[in-house]
Amino acid sequence: MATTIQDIARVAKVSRSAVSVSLGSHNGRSGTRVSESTRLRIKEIAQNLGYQPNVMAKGLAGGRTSTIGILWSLSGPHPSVEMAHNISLKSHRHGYVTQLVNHMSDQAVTIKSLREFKRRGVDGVVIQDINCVLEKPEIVDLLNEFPAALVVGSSVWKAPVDLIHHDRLAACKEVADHFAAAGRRRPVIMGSSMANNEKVRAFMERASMNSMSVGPDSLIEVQYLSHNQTVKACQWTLKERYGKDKAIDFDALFCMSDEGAMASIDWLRKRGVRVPQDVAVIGFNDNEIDDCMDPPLASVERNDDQVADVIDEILFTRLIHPELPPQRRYVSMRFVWRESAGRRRDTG
Amino acid sequence: MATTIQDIARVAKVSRSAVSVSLGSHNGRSGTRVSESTRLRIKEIAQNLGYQPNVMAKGLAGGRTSTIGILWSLSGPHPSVEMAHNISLKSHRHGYVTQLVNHMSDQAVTIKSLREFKRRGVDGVVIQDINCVLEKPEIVDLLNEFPAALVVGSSVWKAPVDLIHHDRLAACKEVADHFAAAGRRRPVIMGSSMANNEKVRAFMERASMNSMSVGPDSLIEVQYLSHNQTVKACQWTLKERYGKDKAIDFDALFCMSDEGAMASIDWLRKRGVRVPQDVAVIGFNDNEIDDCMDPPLASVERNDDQVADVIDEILFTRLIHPELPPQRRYVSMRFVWRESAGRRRDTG
DNA sequence: CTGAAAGCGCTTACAG
DNA sequence: CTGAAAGCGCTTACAG
Repeated sequence: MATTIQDIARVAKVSRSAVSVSLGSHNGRSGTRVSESTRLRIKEIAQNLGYQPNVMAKGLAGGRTSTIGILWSLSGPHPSVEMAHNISLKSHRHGYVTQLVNHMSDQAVTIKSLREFKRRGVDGVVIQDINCVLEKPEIVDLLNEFPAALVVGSSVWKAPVDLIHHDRLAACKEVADHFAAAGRRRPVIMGSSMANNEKVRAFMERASMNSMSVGPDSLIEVQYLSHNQTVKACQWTLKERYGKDKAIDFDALFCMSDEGAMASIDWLRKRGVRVPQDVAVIGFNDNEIDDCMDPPLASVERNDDQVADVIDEILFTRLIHPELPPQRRYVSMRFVWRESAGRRRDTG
Repeated sequence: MATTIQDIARVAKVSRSAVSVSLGSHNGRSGTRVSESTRLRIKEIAQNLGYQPNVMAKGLAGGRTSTIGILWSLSGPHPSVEMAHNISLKSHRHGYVTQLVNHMSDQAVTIKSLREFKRRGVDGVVIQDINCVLEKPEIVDLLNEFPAALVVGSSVWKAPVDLIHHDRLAACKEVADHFAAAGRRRPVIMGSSMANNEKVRAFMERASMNSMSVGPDSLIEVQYLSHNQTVKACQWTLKERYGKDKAIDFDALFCMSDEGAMASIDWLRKRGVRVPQDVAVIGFNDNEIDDCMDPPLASVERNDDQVADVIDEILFTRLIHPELPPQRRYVSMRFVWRESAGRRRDTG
């Protein structure tokens, strides 16, 4: 069927190993060398025959497979899926193929998946981690078995691994600071505390530092039903909490997604509550349509593109340079002001 | 390192082939058989040793790799990425891993990718096709080399392949019908005609049949800059066309994405044009936040979940039953009325 | 009913 | 500087 190394060897009248060495990227590593002239000749023949190596054979024999495994938590609104897709895209440019697995931030799933990646000859893995839940010795050891492994974490790992610290807490503090500057007194934060534990705490602490009134009631817990149900879940939650004409007891609302923010604004409007006059609202993820809302929706920009660029850089550098020391980078999310957040008092 | 078939053979005191046959799914196909009792014993030993087959070795030796290749056109707003992700999810439930490649509806890329899937031992491929651009003999032949191959097309292929006809034209006609019933006279359709050629034509034809006024000017062509730039591109296009106080010469607007529709509504509002009184607007993809808009945004529901279910069914049935005749299914998108589309005259 | 052998297409020690 | 050989972990004809 397809051209093999054998075919090329036959045509070039050399041994299969000569072909392997000439075409491989391991130039000059093995004891086997080939003269420059025959190597060129072999390369040309391979080209003419349309040779493409069999990936499974390569992997089985200990070579690389040009495969990247992505271990991500794919839940909630789109950004995580888009992020994974973004990594895929960049990998393709390097001639790599990706395999995406949803690890659900679960240790057992992660371990199982890493083992599977191993059996599939994956060269490099990119793994998302929220709040260091995956920093376990067993996982660290598994990661180190791959030619390249990169953690994209919401916090920093102690273990010596390549890591991008994708900080979301700084932005949460910015949001709290803004609410304070806008003269708000009783902020609430809305979302699933399971997934946003750290964000909730950072926001509350900062709000408290700013002398705003916060307590256990400042969290509006949303139980997500499933994907694409954010709007329903948020509106249902608000109705449960403020249904029987209970007064709206907050003047600032920080939602863990733009969809949730839009759903809340819609619900508030129908209750006759004005945004931002009565309640300032800020979402999360900085969806491109935030600007089209009335009022425009303030949000938190994730800087996912920047993270993807850094992933690209670290991962494919590591694949070539195993000797480099562990890499560390920092990318922060940032608060984006728009009208729904209300104006700062000091700027009028 | 990991347990191999060899290890199991040693413990069970049988040959490697006995182990292979006992654990493989090809039960009873090869000439090699094993007595029920030893097969059970072998299975138990494998279990205890935590045996997991090496996927590359399996593939290289002619076995299955539990891998699905997805060939999709990943452009524009999210739905295609989500669809691909959805297929991934379902595949995982069957113990399959997926590889996603963006074929950009391009023949050369498709051929190259299918060959690569072959070299990687992919078992099944799911491929998206818009308007039969990929129905070429070479591609059909390549598809047939896989144990399973499924086309998800906007139209029907003549070639005998498993196919899901995901119809978008019926919905476009529903939209045209609705505009007519709502008393609109001068509809326009907005988006990239490259990607939406068929939709534009179906809409125009139907509009014309309904005695609305349409012509070449009824298409507002949008050049997309890149991902997540739909809002900018749409608003820029509108400004170019209606910038110098040129009157809005349409009373109904059908956008190829909800984001585009929201951007347009925003732009129209700022021009003092009322939706739906002056202009009725309908989007595409039925985003969950459409309901939160003011007015709520009418749209076209893709029924992607249903498509994913059918993919799941056809693909994994085919993997088990190569003898079945080619499968055909039909899934249609559908128009979803909301206030932005304006009310029908006959219903008040 | 079972086992020894060949082979899938590569890579990489190891001899010449 | 080059080639013949072993081996990666499986599957599947083929003998017994």
